[in-house]
Amino acid sequence: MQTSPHTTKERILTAAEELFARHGFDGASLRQLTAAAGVNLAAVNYHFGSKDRLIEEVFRRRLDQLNGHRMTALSRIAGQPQTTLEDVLAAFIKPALELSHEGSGSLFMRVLARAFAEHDDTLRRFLSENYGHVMRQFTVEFARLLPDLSKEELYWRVDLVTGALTHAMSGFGMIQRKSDVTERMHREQTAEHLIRFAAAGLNAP
Amino acid sequence: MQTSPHTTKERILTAAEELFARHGFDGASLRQLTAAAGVNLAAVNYHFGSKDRLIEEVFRRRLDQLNGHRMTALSRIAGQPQTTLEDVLAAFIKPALELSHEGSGSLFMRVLARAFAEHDDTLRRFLSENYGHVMRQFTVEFARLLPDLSKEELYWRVDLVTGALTHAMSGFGMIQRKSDVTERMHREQTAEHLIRFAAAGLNAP
DNA sequence: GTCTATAGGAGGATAGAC
DNA sequence: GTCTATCCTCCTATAGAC
Repeated sequence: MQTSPHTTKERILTAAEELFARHGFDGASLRQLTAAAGVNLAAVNYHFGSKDRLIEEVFRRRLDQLNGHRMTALSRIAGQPQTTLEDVLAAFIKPALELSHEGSGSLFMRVLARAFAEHDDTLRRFLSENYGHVMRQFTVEFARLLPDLSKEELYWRVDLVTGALTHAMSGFGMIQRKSDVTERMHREQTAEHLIRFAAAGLNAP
Repeated sequence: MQTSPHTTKERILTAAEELFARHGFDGASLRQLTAAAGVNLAAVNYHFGSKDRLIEEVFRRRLDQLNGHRMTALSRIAGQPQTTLEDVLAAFIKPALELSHEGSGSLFMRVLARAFAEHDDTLRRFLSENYGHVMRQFTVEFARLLPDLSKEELYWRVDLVTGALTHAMSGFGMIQRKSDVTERMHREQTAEHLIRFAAAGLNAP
């Protein structure tokens, strides 16, 4: 796998991420995208085979990292008696928040929000097959900490939490950081907001 | 305004709603759309002027009705001392749920979820100018019932509730109705789920 | 009001030179 | 690996007959 940020492949992926976030998968053309990356039009088909495979690689690059961090964080707390609901939510949310505040990854959550809205079967199958196990592992842990919820109730609430977080982190309603607050503090505060809200929702009577 | 469901305009709007929900605003072409409506290709430009104006009319048709119902429900309870958070949430959620279970409007919430993901400035300005007052009225009432929340906290939580509901009602995670449950009962149960979750989230410590 | 036909351009993909 | 040139399909929009 290529990881240097200077290869043609990486340049295409970065430009594609931004343009898919701003204009959607259909709305961003290979012509715009290759122009923004400073590479030739034919490079996409040479390196990725097709636009659809490029879209998959845009997800893979970020989700491998994001879900890796999530699983690492979860594995440190899963099954332990002193683990709280807030701990599990933090393991899920904080890696995404770190990603969405990195310069190079700040637009990815918007791409992810678009993918949810798309309802595209091919894309959903790709995401489910490659990253479905992450949601399942988190759900197992939520179930352990919320033993009074029926399976149906739990799925409902996890889904609502997912919706709230995707919406929030896609930057739609993200409250702007004030100039007297550091980037790191702002991220901490945002995480606290999201975790408090999600924990209360999951714990509803 | 045309309200008969048999006019060319209405046939186009209904077909457009379904195709925009399934394939997105860019993904659905005027050719697909007019073929599905059983009208001529040129009819869209004759009746609406352009594809963009058609998109606006798709929103207007449903949002006028949806937000009318919401405002009516809110006006019955706003400012009254016995009104609960759950009452206000019901006024917001139930009209949307009724719409999303009507045969003809079941796909509109997916169109709305796409609009959120789009981040398109023109579309967002259109929605804000025409329907922004609804969100503001509801927020006033939430503020009255949650006097301990700072303005910032309140906006955060209302935004998270919006995200959760849009996600849920766009049918992404909508739990299927079982055959021994009537449509009406299922809608009531869904509303209870959403309201309980949202009230708990808004009320978080 | 509704049709056919077409303009005029953008799209993804590829062949073949370098 | 990278380029140019091009194929062919699809798009929105409109002109003009009925």
